[in-house]
Amino acid sequence: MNDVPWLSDDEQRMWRQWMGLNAELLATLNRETQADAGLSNADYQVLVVLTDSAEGRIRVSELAAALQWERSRVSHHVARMEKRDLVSRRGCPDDGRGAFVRITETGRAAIERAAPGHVRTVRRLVFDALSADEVAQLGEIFHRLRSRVGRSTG
Amino acid sequence: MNDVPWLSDDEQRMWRQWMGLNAELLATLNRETQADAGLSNADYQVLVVLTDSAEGRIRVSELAAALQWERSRVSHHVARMEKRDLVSRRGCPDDGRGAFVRITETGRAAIERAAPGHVRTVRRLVFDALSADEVAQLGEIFHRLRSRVGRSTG
DNA sequence: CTCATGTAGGTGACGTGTCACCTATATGAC
DNA sequence: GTCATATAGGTGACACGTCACCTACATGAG
Repeated sequence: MNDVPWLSDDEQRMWRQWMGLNAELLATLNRETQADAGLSNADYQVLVVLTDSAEGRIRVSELAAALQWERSRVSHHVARMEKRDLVSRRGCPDDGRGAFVRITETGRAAIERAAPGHVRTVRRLVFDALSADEVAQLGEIFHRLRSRVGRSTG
Repeated sequence: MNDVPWLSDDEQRMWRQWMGLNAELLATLNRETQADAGLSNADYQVLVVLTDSAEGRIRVSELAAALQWERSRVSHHVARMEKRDLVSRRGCPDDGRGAFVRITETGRAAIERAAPGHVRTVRRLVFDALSADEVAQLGEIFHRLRSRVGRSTG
């Protein structure tokens, strides 16, 4: 447990910039979709998966897998979204334990209202400041790091 | 609001890898300090700032500035940490409105228990997989992006 | 001194995320 | 069929973060 090589100044600076950027980026995007359509980041992600799914519906487990969320998180969040009429839940005829989540008209309207601003902001804050080479390189690096994190835990 | 240029496939892949990596990295680090010393990421960050401060104490506003947190967040979090005896609060003699947050012996013990594992994990998951060039480049990119985000909101 | 205004910090309500745990159904061995 | 076990999903408690709002003290103008 002892004698851990500490981070160098460069590493520490980079790490702090990274974590700070994450927090600011997420907060900015959250405020944006919240203001545009009353959607949180989590709401937005759920609705994106649903609009990409056949017939706007998906099994809870598949939703969890698509978002890389715990199932209990999906349960809680879908319950909250259901109260706001953004999605609806229905049992699955093929599997008595299963459940489908379906996007409602309200949900569809909300994401259509939120998406343009969201995309524009991501473009403005991130991609407008990066060259194509940098985008490719970052994609490769994030993929590389992600496989390490995944291997280490779950 | 219409005619927003959508993200290319490369951009979208990179963006998803990025956001996914962030979430997994934070969750992993959180579980680690939680298991090692019963500390959340937020606890850890607060204690790092406190140990770096003269006499292990700092004004609430300075703590907020150092962490880039809202002051109300600091208030809430310090209150929770105070209950667990990780920090203590004292009034500021020079400014009747002010308050100091001080690290306790318990808090110092906790971060000393958490730090080695935390640093080792950051090194293993991130820096061991990056060349020095990549670290420098990422530092520059994150800095560049962060200044855009900061300019756009606050 | 007195009053207007700004600043430090705290509070309550509420949405979010995790953990531990629960119920109900499915499924394969026998 | 019956039982053990696995799986789908949900629930409650609690920590975290944000927003709107509040109180108390500081400070400069007059």
